[in-house]
Amino acid sequence: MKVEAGTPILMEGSNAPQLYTALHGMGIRYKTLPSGDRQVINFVFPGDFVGLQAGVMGEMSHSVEASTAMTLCVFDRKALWSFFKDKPERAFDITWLAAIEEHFLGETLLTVGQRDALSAVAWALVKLLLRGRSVGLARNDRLPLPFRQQDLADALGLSLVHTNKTLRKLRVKQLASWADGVLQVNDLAALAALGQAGIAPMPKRPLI
Amino acid sequence: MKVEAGTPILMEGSNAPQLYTALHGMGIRYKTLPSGDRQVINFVFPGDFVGLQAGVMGEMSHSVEASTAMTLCVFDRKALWSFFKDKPERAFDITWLAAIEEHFLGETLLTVGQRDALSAVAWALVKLLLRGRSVGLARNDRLPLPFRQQDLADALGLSLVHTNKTLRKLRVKQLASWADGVLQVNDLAALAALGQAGIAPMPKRPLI
DNA sequence: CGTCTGATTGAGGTGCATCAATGCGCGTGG
DNA sequence: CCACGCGCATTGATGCACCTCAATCAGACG
Repeated sequence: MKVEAGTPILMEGSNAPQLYTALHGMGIRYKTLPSGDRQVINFVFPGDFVGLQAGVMGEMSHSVEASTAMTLCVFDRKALWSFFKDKPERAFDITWLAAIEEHFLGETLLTVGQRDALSAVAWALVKLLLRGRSVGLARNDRLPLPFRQQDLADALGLSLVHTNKTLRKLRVKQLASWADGVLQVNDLAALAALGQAGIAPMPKRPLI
Repeated sequence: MKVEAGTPILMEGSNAPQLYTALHGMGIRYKTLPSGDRQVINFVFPGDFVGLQAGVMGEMSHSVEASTAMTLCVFDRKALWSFFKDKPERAFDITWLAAIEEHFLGETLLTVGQRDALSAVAWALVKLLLRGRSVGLARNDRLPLPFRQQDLADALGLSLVHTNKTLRKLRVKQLASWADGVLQVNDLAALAALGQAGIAPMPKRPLI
């Protein structure tokens, strides 16, 4: 399936009969409050599995939207159960993905709850670069990042204005710059130190 | 296995060969930053499965500590794989638990990132009560809650002082009070409205 | 009784939000 | 071809929600 930028792929609360694997393009997962505030949960990279919650719990707990044009591989929900019955290795992979996701969510929570704005943004850029590396999208610490500053702000619980000012600080410090949809990291070690982030390569994810 | 209050059960980064199901007592899951800041990920209730990450990924991404005396059912890590091979329903249950956990973490992230202090505390108390109800610990909206204000503060990314003042506001408003290890909710509907929280009963979790 | 942990409350400072305005690139229609 | 609108980035000014510091208090325990 192909969708263009801005297309909603899954909606919070919906009982989607389909699951997807992102093959090309990027997107965001997010939740919204009745008041309209939005929290970006994380960013969807190529290879990511999307919709596990609907597959297991019968209902999505967050929405997914394409930030660029995307091509997706579509699964039927019933396929999930057949994995558990007939392909225990595949089932294990899926659980492993869920555990990875939980791990990352915990780190994000730590960031939003405890780090100040400068640390948080630094941490996020480090993670995005590492994630990009792990799927081969980064060349020379240069990574296409087709999101808006508002998306990053909503991911970190910051205002758009403050996120912008914080990015400028990182640019002035020559640590990293993000403009025109491309992130350029100049000093990964210093950036990681500022964000108290590890720089170990991310584990390879199984492709479902 | 029995442990007393304050005992660390699993440590972040450790490669624990054992998994647990909490039978009695309560605890907290948390992560810490090199700087010493702590983020409480969530609270462990009776029936909760603990250590899935170590079982699947080989390493815990957060620590678990007993807040009261606890009795735990101990599993060997190898048992996990045998579930996937021989008991697909059990394996599915485990994945389902992981999905539930992910769902809840997402809600927490939404809270920490977007809600203000009053909403956040109200939301947390609602969730704790519902969780308590679902395991039969709540009588008349009265629930034993053997944690410190510091724990709640660290869960919501607030300071201890501000958490205390926020709890006082809820007490003054006659919505809920938490003292001497017991939470008393007086007006669940109003509390949930303040916290923009749903009050649907939580789904029953499979006991592993 | 001292000591220790946890709750409570007041005072003062700040990191971040909010408000507001400008600029810039791009598509669209006159 | 230019005027206009629109989405997004940028920047300055102002205010407040929350943090930090500091003191007091109550109960538990040796």
